[in-house]
Amino acid sequence: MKPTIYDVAQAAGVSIATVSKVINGTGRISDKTRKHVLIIMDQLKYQPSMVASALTGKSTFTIGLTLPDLANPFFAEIARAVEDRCHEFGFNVFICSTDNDPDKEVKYFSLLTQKRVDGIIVATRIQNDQFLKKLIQQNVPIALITNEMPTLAVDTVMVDDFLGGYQAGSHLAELGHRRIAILKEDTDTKSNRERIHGCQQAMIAAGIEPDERLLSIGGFTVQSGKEAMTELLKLDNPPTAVFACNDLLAIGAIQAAREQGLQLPADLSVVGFDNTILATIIDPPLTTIGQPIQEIGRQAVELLVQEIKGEKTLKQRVVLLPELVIRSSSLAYQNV
Amino acid sequence: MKPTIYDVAQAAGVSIATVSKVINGTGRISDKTRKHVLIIMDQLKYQPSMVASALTGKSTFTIGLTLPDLANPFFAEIARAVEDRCHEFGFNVFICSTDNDPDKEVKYFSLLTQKRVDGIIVATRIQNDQFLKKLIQQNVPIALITNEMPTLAVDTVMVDDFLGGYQAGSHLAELGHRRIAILKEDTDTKSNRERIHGCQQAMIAAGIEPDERLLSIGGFTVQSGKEAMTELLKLDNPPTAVFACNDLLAIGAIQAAREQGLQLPADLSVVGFDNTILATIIDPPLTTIGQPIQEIGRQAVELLVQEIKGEKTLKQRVVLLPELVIRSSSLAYQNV
DNA sequence: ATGAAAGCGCTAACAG
DNA sequence: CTGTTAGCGCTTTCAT
Repeated sequence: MKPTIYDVAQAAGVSIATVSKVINGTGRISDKTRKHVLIIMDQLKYQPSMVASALTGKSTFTIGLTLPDLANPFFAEIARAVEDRCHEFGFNVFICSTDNDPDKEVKYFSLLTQKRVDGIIVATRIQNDQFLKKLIQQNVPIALITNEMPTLAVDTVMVDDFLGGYQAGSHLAELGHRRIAILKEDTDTKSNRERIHGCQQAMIAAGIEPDERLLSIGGFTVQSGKEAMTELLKLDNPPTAVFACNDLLAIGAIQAAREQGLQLPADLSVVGFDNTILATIIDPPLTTIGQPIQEIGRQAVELLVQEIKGEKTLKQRVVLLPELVIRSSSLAYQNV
Repeated sequence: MKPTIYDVAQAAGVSIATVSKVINGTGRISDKTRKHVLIIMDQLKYQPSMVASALTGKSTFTIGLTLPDLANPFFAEIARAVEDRCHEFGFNVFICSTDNDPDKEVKYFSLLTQKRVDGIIVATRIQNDQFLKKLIQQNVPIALITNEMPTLAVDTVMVDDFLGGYQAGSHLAELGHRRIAILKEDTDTKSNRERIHGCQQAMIAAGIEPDERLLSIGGFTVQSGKEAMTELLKLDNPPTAVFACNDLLAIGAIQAAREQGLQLPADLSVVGFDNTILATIIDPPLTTIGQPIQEIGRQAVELLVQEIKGEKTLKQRVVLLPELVIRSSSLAYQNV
């Protein structure tokens, strides 16, 4: 059996209270006893049980992170950023891929609360705000990533999707493109809508009338982007540029264009969103709207931890600004 | 406050023992009381505290997963596979990216044991088998992924790296290549050595003498692969094909070749290892040695869970076989 | 079939 | 400065 605090106390000839105090650095302990106890702990290779101390009312130093799919590079990078910051704070993170399946999400939420996590970072698309609301009412610290609950006071870190879309749209418009297609995601989230809206506003500002037929639905897979783009290229008057709401879709678009024998970026300019590692790997390297992934993760953790520690009562919404990252997949329109 | 078992007991007019029994389906409870208690639990939205029950000696239904870097697609996919299988078993997983930093690894291990995880899946390169040995001696269930501790009896799931390397080597040899470079990782792991050795054996079997100068060191980044390949291409007699020990390196090699103005795959054939999503995205699509990532994750979890539940005393080593996935980055040697 | 009571390992008053 | 003691929420004999 693992040694307990009793074993240490006995071996050190002190009470368990004393041991507890040296473990936590609380109370007043003479230097001599402290050192002695420390030595005994070391000898016994004693490791305080965090489950016991959690039961006593202290926190579990554990948070949950829900996201759609860890295998999606964007979320993997988010998770990594969250994990790193958590580790610095001494927290561990439970990873929860929900595939945006409401059932799975509920199951995970309930598991997390049963395990008494100190807080939850939600990077999944919120479907049942019902459940989330309950959590918030129960004072479970929550931080939202890339998500917005307009009706609820909850810490949130997001990027300005509208601006991102706008940057993409202006970039393409400035390159002289007039027929700009948009590949959107299949979930109707605010984030997705804003990106589209931003892009369209940029187009309008440039005197381009958004064409409904150039608005196509993809999803979160390369394949879906490919299919959507293939359809778009079949139009009588196909687009010369496309803005995809995420990098995966953009990559699908590139692959579709290639398959149709188009030269990239000469025949089709592509702009993505996220700036994941994929954007640097695809050929041509993808022009994309960069989300400050590290920063998103860090800030979410910081908000959450502050709330867990009770250092902060005010909730806040942090809006990070995206950045246009120009690579080679976008080029001036060549009116041959 | 969250309701406790006492609240339920009181509201239901029974003892906490009874409630506990209906929660766990243990003991003998009349159908009537059971139903009644169930209803009360529901009304109170009672959720048993797993930290309390863990303290009582039951397991925590939590495992730890250590890996080098969650942002690396290969490990992200592994993590996803592990998580999925765990979820089916009702386990949660603590994610631990160590960057192969021994300090971080030790810190994570100790945190995990303090939190009394039921077991640990180790997908990091093992550096201090010291610490791991201690864990195993303390009967902490451990499963190794893609790792081998020749001196220890521990559950392990791995792929046959030698065979993978061999497949890569024969593939290139069969395509007529004679000058085959190898890009290895910078950590001297058995896995890495085996891949190289396999490739070289295949070359020898094809009558090719491995050339030391064509063996170059990369790492786990695209950049390192690029740099290594750039050097290789500067040789008087540069390679016509390259086998990279992971997809990241292979991608770096492709990028380097492109930058030097080479046509791919005509001027250089590239074979990677892992078959991550990146292999499908790079242009040309990467011929690579496919690891059955899903299966690796599943089996590791299964071994671990069996051991946790005490359903199994015998340890085992599962060797999964890799598979050559031919895409477009490899082509017959054209002796111009 | 149900309940009383003794822990699990630790923290936090409260005494001394 | 150190020890005693009462829980934290739950499981598990052992009685009844």
